[in-house]
Amino acid sequence: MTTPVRTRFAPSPTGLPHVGNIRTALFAWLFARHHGGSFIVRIEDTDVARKVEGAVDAILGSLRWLGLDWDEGPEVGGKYGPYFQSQRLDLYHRAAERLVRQGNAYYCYCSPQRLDEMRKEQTRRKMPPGYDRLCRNLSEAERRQKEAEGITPVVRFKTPLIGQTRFKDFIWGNVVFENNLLDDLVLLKSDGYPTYHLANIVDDHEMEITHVIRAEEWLSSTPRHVLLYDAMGYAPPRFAHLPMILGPDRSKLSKRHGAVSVAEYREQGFLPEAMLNFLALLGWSLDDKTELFTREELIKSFSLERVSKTGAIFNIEKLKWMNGVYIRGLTADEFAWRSIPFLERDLPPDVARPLPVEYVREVMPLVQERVKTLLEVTPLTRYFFAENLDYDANLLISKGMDGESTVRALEMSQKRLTELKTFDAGVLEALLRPLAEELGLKTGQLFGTLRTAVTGETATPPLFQTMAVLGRERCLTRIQEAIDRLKRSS
RNA sequence: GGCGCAUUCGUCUAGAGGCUUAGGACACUUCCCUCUCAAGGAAGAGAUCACCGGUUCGAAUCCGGUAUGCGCUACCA
Repeated sequence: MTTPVRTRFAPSPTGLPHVGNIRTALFAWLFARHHGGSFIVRIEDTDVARKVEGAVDAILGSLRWLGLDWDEGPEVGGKYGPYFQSQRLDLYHRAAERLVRQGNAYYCYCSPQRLDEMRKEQTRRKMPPGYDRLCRNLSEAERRQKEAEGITPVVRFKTPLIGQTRFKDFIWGNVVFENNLLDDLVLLKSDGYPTYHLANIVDDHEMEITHVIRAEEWLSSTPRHVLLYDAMGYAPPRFAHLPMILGPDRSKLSKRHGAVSVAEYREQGFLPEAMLNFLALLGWSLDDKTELFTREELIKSFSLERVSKTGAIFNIEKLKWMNGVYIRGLTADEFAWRSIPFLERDLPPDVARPLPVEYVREVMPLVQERVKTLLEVTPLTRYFFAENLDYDANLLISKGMDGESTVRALEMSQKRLTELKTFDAGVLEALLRPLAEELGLKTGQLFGTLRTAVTGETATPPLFQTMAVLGRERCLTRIQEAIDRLKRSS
């Protein structure tokens, strides 16, 4: 009987969730779901100074947007709660006290200033920086003396001076560290909050986390955690350190690389399913060809064994391509539905809101295969909504034509269009193709002129469909405007 | 400075000693389709598998060294 898998995502609420954090969450979630286990969200709010208002909501919102549901954590509770570390302070205090009692930890009265100077001196002398263990062997009398001075101590771990600490990582294999390279880390800060190290091992044990899946930057501190588990008499969980996500310059992805929070990608019109798929491929792959996965396929095929060790650069171009693939895969209704918020937000203010839904549904199929993000929908469909077009009259004149012949073509088109009984794409094509020949023009010449007249753009969806959706009245008005524009400019 | 880890087309990656004249995808180029733009189809260019040695009949794959890069080295996570 194997114990059920329990993984956790333990973000600290210090800002908007970064794609790297969310990728970590995704892998932990995938692993749990793949094994039919539980996925837990735990908020590591032990740094009062860096805490950012609203960050928890932003994190939860991003998880929800991607469909990363959690079995235990904020808002849903669970039997291992509370899931905010700031509400579990007693637990950490008890653990710290116990370690002190057992002789595995001690009170340290060194001031931040002393520590700072010590480190500066160490780096100046090219020595490895680390706590010099001044307080490690304080006598009872010395301790009382410091207490009497009113110094609030921190609790430090008494790291073994000799020996090695080893652990097995799912991704990195056997990892060995020399204990004498580790200094005596702080467990409990003087403000009463635990450090990450303490809180993390206490909670992972209390919450019965079986697999700690986190970013590579934690690899170096894992031996400390293993030592802490030992001192507490806990069996350590299994570890998996994920490769990092890099910026184009190969350094850890950060704000200076541009958009990094998933909320920004959402704003920019990326679909959650595309984001999920793309993120999954950053550091993981199934084989040498499959790269489009549904959420279910991801759950089914995910495994830690196939996670790579090397950091991956976040390639936005590929994300865009993938987003385009997902957009094209949407039903027309879904696409329209998802585009509406962007149209409502970005269309010029003089366009009446709310937008007529039926009309939007006619317009959207025309651009569905032409956009890579929902953000691109508005600029490509502006002329379907805005009354006035703004373009250079010269754009009306096709190659091999002049102002005069263009006006003639426009006037002829106008006349024929007026006579039309119905106004759909088929009828328009049947009318316009022969008309080009009649005017002695290539279809491209006539269609180009009409396209500009009717949309103000030189690149649009197919002309006949575009005109059909625009409707006869609007087309005729715009053709008239084009003629006026040409006459004015000549 | 110390410790750790990594290094396959510009990018994401496949590859776990012979199947590899190193495969796929994005981006790029050309062509086809075509009323423009896309989408789609086809083709192409692009990697002496960081470098140097070694093991082996045979190495991108194993070993050692070098270089480069990254991470950690806080009363931050």
